[in-house]
Amino acid sequence: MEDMLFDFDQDAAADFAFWGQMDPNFQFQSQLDSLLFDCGTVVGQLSPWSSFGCQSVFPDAQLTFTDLDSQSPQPEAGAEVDSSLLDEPQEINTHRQRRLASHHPYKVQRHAANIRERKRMLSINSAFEELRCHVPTFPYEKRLSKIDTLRLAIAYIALLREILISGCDPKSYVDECMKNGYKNQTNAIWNTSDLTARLSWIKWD
DNA sequence: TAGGCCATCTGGTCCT
DNA sequence: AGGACCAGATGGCCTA
Repeated sequence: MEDMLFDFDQDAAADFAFWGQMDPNFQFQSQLDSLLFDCGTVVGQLSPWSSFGCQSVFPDAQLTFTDLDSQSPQPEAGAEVDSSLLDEPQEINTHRQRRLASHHPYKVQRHAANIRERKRMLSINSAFEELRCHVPTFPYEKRLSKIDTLRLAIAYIALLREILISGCDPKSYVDECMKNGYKNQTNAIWNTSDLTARLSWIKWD
């Protein structure tokens, strides 16, 4: 995957110009949507290449924020967890925690911040899951890491853009890339052999 | 066993 | 003031 890196700085201006045509409201809406993303609802709707069929390998990714709240560890962050709390009935448990919390306002704030941070990271991870469903993967390929997902997405978008600009048939364009290697307009060599190989799996209609 | 990847906690900074 | 965002630290899990 490392070989898919290319000189992004050189193309940054052009790339931003390209994406600048996108409605910013659409981008923000997409971000909002990603926050509420539920993998289960999009199974089979996204990547035709994903070997996982868009099913998250992380069951947690399908939790709602409400679920997360109810599952969050209630004891104060940084404090020793009283194991007896875990065995107590919910009512007594929460009552004692409230009493404890009232004595440590800072820790209560810190705990609330931890929960918010976990929610935030969960939403980011959901967005990564969705992105994984949109990038080409081999059927036998293991789940992409976050950094690999980002790099592959960047290369994939760039290649799709090149195909659009060229006006060529996508399949023949990819075949050409496979044969001759891939160069962008600034002649910087993009070693995207992995990407073009992935794209060769696509059944172009 | 080392290295990669990840989740979580935490404190700092910025923004509303 | 409180929330969002960020980056560093830490520890767990997995794989070569």
